[in-house]
Amino acid sequence: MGRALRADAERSVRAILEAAEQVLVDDPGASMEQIGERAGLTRTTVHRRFANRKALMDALAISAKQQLADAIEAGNPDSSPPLVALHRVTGNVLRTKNSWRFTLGSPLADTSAAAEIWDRINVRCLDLLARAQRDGLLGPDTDLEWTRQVYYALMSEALQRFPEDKEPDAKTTDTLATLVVDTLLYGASPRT
Amino acid sequence: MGRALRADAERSVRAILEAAEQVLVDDPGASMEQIGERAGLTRTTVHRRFANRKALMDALAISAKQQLADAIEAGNPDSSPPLVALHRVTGNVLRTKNSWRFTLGSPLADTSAAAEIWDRINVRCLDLLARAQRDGLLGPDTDLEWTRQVYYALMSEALQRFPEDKEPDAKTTDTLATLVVDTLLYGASPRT
DNA sequence: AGGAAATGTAACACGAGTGTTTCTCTTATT
DNA sequence: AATAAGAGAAACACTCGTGTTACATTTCCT
Repeated sequence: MGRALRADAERSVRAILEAAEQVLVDDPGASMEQIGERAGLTRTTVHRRFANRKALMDALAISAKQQLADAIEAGNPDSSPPLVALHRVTGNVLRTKNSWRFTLGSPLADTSAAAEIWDRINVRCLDLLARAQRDGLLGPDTDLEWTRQVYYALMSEALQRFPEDKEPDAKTTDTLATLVVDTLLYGASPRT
Repeated sequence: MGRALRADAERSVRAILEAAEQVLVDDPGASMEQIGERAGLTRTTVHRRFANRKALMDALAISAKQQLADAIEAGNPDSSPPLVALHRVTGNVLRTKNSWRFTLGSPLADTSAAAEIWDRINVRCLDLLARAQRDGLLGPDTDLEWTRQVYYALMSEALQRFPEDKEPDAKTTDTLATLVVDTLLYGASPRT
């Protein structure tokens, strides 16, 4: 493995990753040149940091999924009551997914490189749901795999209700997290 | 407008549309040549029927969305009890979406050409949900737009549980339709 | 059977993106 | 201040897909 990167190179790497997200979310077929331009760099430099497009995609996937994993950990998913954890984790995930809509949302950015991180995330999520089930929050016969799938889908849908341009405020995030958790648990039927 | 197509040309058009779906679902970036090959035709012929890639995508979108609209109509969404209609429509939609996973599922196939059909579908869906709400199946304060969004998302997720290769049997479809409707209405909480 | 339409084959020009190289200049690191 | 690493500029070759054309052959339609 090569030695450590110099500070400016490190900055370039981050700039490229963020630029890639911003450009690709609008045009999934955008070129390396467009990405470099957005990052304030030349295409040559982009290629210096990432040998080819696939390498860039892999790095994007790993970076974003790691941030997602961190956001989940920050919600203390297994050291607080399931319902509380569910709300907190949902809020954190919504924020992260909103910042990385392309990388975390588009199948085009789903490289196998980040599979291990993704697996860990899935396990964490299933643990939390299992704990919720033990607390009677979920039905004893509920299919947890299906519930997890639905949970992910609900968060993706909720993203469409975020403001496209600016960063969402805490209230918006909280309202949407509540909507997601409520829908996941109780669906659309009348609350008794 | 040009005169009617000859029978063999008509067959080619259908073959190309079906081939496009089959090829693009595996590789969204597939070339016109690959599509033609799958259809048993030459690239030249593909270009004769569809001037450019966009024209093909538009035709794909219109064709598939029309089939979706027909499948929904076939479920009599407004002449039977909401719960029954919801089940029937869900089953029909699942079948159609399964046959047109790329065209109906990928944002890449979302051209503006089929916007009118899509609008009609959305209205039909909202009508059905509103009728369900009047019957007390949905809470009186439920956000119907959100419910529709969730309904679509649930069906997309359920698709992942269809057999990838072969056509699903009636029982599988029915089981999944039930899962979707149950989840939409009641979520994951214990049934009382 | 005759004419029109459709398809196949084989080219061609074109553009766009990729990946690489070389050289010069700038910046970080110690 | 010296040295090594990084970035910019300007090429180059290469691939791949697209869209078009011309001509020969096959297929449908009446």
